[in-house]
Amino acid sequence: MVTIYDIAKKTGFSTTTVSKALNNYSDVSEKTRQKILQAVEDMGYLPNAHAQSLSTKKSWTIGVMFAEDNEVGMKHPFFSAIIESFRKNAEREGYDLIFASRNLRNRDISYLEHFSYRGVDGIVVICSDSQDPQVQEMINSTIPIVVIDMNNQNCSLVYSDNIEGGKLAVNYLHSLGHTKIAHIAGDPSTDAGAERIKGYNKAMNDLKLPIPEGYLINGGLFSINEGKEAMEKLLLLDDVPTAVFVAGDHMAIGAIEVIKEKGLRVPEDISIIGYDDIEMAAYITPKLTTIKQDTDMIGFQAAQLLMNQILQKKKLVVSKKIPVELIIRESCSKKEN
Amino acid sequence: MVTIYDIAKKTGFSTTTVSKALNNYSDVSEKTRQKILQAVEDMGYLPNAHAQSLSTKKSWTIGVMFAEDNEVGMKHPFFSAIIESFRKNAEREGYDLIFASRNLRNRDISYLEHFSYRGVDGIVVICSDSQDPQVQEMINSTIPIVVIDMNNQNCSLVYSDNIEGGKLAVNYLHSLGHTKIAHIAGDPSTDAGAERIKGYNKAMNDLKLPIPEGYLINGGLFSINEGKEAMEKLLLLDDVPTAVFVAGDHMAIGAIEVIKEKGLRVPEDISIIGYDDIEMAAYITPKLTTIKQDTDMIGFQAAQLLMNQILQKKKLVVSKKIPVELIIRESCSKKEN
DNA sequence: CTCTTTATCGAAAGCGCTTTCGTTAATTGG
DNA sequence: CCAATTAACGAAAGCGCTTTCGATAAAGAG
Repeated sequence: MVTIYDIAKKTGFSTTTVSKALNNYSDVSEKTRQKILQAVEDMGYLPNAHAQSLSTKKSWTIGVMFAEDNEVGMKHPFFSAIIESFRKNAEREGYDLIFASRNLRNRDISYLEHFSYRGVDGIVVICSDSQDPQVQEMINSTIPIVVIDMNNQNCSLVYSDNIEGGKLAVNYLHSLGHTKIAHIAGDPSTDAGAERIKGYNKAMNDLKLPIPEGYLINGGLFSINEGKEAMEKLLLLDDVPTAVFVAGDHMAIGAIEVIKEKGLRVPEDISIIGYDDIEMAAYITPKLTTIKQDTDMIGFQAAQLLMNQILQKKKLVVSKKIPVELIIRESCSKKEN
Repeated sequence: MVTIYDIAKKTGFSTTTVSKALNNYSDVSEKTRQKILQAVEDMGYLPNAHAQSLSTKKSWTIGVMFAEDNEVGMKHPFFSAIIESFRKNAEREGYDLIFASRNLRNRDISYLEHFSYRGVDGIVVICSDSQDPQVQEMINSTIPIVVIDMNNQNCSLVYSDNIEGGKLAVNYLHSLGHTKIAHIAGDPSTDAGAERIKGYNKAMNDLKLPIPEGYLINGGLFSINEGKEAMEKLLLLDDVPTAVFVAGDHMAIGAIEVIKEKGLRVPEDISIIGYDDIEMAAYITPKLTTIKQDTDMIGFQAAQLLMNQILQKKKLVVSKKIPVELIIRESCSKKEN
């Protein structure tokens, strides 16, 4: 490994001057700077990130924490899309992402501890559970942080306009003539789930539509299987809804599966609208009508918010609410009477 | 930030002894070790990864490089599934993953340079293009490396048994009575594509089935759109195949789309078998019959191979061929009459 | 009781880099 | 021509930790 000491020796200058030349200090003449840069080139010198970070207290890394409750990790299409967007934007600013765990040399430590150990400049968390103590600990620390997919935390936040999304879904269904509209909700322990419920309730109210017993059903944590279970219950109702707004595409897919299994048709018998617009949505049958979350924008804004805090060297509490969009495909149709 | 110096002062020992106590050296008495650990607990001491790495030349990090040609990055379901599995296994051994880019403080550097700068202990690359110069550079470096999804490189490799997969697909189709079997291939510049073609050819040969002009068509880099384009060409043939083996699920989905658009049915008119078994495969209509790649095992073996090299402090050239599995769903049917 | 082991600890150097502060030489101003 | 700037550079300390090697004291051997 070639160090600044090596290139100092080669050029005849001190390590101080070499370091300064490399960091664009003004008190090094252009001539010597060129000489040094030439030597750097010739000898294939590369700085050592660890030494640099140790000295400057800045690591140019961002720690990322994923929801850990479910087993999917970065396999989740919605989360991975956001992270991919975040990564691109962070990279452009010169930051690398580091995925840490709770395992430090076989000792169990918290995420915050691990990130402190790594000396990250900031943290991004994508986590649905708004009560997660690990997340709270990080929010209360001094490390800049941005959390995605939560509302109402004492830190910088980026989230979709879930209330509006819920309204959008219900209003669209209503515009097709539906009045018996059910909602397979995301668990209210997740802010996303809770807000979509609010949107659903608000829209139903504004439309003066009744929400019969059983029409608002907790689908849990957004998995296909939970969507199935919820839909089965809905199908058992005396007055089966003609349309259902499902709080996540995966659950919607599950719902559609059971509807088909029961010999019913989507959308002819029951209209289904999902939420997220994951890749799969456009390719299942029928193609899923859904509320699209702008993952590119979410990742971008999250990166912005975090960079800002790092730059200003202090935690900022800023919220960005990202608009959602109704994507009309084939899983909803006019109510036949 | 509390350092070993702080806890040395508090306990009355030297930093040397503190460090030794923390690293389980034998020449520190049990009594003082306990005192020190107590102080560590009380003061909330955490080691500093940068200082540690600088001193020990070991960073407990693994660099990951993703195929960069396509825009999907970690959104790709197959790649992200592998990385997720790799991550879990690496974490268990105490390693963190770091995603680096080619941007170092706005200077364009190679992946190898970036990983050197970061001082990673090893590199994992998931990249289809077997000729990528960036990858070659890393393979030729001294850093332990494992590359996934390539054959025939001078380094440790983990890949699916693609030849066998190709045979499996063809033989299954043949067992259903099909003889006019086409192949929408992955680009031969990718080892995966090339090997699946080999498997297809071999199986067709063994079965003494002809491969008419146009039956072997290059689908490109595995995207849905490329699958569509390829299928359209197949449909233009004088003698349209009754079954097609598609080298990737995404392409297969595209193929199915165009078949439907043309008013034909899957599998009644044309049977389709895919490759990968991405999540979506089980939920499209018809549910996609496919060759499943064992992403969990691939990630696991890759981690093992890399850990071994790191442990032994030298590059090893070991290949792991991971078995694939035929997943029968609904997109293939018996050849009528 | 003297000599060798063994157990326990610390001084100091070093990892590669940054940054403060001082020094020297060259330049400017009057 | 002399004093005051300014330009260009380097010594040295420090970031937090590890590791070698030596020192001391206690224990064991004969």
